[in-house]
Amino acid sequence: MKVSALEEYGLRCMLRLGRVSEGESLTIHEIAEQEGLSVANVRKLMMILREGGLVQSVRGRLGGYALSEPASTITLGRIMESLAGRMYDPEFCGKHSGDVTICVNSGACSVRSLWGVLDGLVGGVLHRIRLSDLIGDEGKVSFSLRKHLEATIDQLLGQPAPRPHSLPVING
Amino acid sequence: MKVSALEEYGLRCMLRLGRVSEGESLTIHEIAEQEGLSVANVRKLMMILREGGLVQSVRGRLGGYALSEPASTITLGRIMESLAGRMYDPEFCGKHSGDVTICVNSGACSVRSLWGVLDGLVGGVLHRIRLSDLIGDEGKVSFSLRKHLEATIDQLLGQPAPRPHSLPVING
DNA sequence: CAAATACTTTACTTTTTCGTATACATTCTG
DNA sequence: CAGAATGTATACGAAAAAGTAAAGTATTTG
Repeated sequence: MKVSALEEYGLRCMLRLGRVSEGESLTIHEIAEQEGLSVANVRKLMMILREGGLVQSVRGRLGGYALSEPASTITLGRIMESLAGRMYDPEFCGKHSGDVTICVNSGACSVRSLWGVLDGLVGGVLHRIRLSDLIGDEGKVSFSLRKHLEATIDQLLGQPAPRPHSLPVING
Repeated sequence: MKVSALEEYGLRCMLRLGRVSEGESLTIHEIAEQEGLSVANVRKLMMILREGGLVQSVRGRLGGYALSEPASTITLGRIMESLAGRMYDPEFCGKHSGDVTICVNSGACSVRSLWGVLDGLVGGVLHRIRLSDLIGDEGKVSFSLRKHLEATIDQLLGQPAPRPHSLPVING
């Protein structure tokens, strides 16, 4: 449950592209220099982002990369899933249960339900943060994150699930 | 940001130990068989958990492993940190910024503040879930998780608004 | 058309993580 | 004490992730 290099650098590349004016683009070399990464590494990152439909490329003399949509419609959830997939692969149990075919915890797999909750929590936050929310100074970003966090929590707790008491105070 | 094998299996071993009566213990072979893991692998997992102070061992003929505390006082946060460390290592910027010494985003590192929020969110949840909360059938577990989720969110949103200069100037 | 520039694709090397094997130390049983 | 069962510690090999390198394709410019 660590942030991988792909996620860290891939997101930063997206931010670089989000900071240029609409219609503008950046070359691999420009991104690499700005982020202090190797050209070869940025090349690989951009390929992954392109396969995820997040960026568009133009070849040739005046080529480069640009976001495939405005930064205000791209969520961090989409970016992170392109770069690293979901936090918890539902097939994990089947694949990693050792030499038994079915999950040894199949009856009551508390662990799986835990991962599910965490995945939903993180995913809920990430899918509500737009790339444009991360472009700006750090103070404003935190404020924006806070707003989205509230929205996420609102939805998670607002579901008609077994709840012992009423909603918590949101604007504490 | 994926769940690692160490986390998955280590947590399951802890659950096995949490299910036996107080004063009882399990051998490496017993845990391995119950979880469908190799004996060698469980051996390693238990060593890590032991270094983290989460389990106690007894050597010799009637030896085995047991929780070092009641399952009701051990939080998942402690378990996960022992097994894999924090989600986002604060030194990440310094170590992985490529060939530049200081973080290229030092001025306004939105990315770091994002990881900080996610880390706090996940950590907040994990530190409020006790090992005993995961012992039982899946329905009850979800209910328990939900309660802790509410508590976490309550605290996160109850904090005063983020200060604009709350994060140290990095590297730095 | 030819050269320069930039993206595309594939393969390779390095590093880290994961899993296993082996030799050793400790403790109980008889 | 001898032997068997158990944890301890270290080292080794396989697998995955991360990063690099090189040859190929497309487009613009002169």
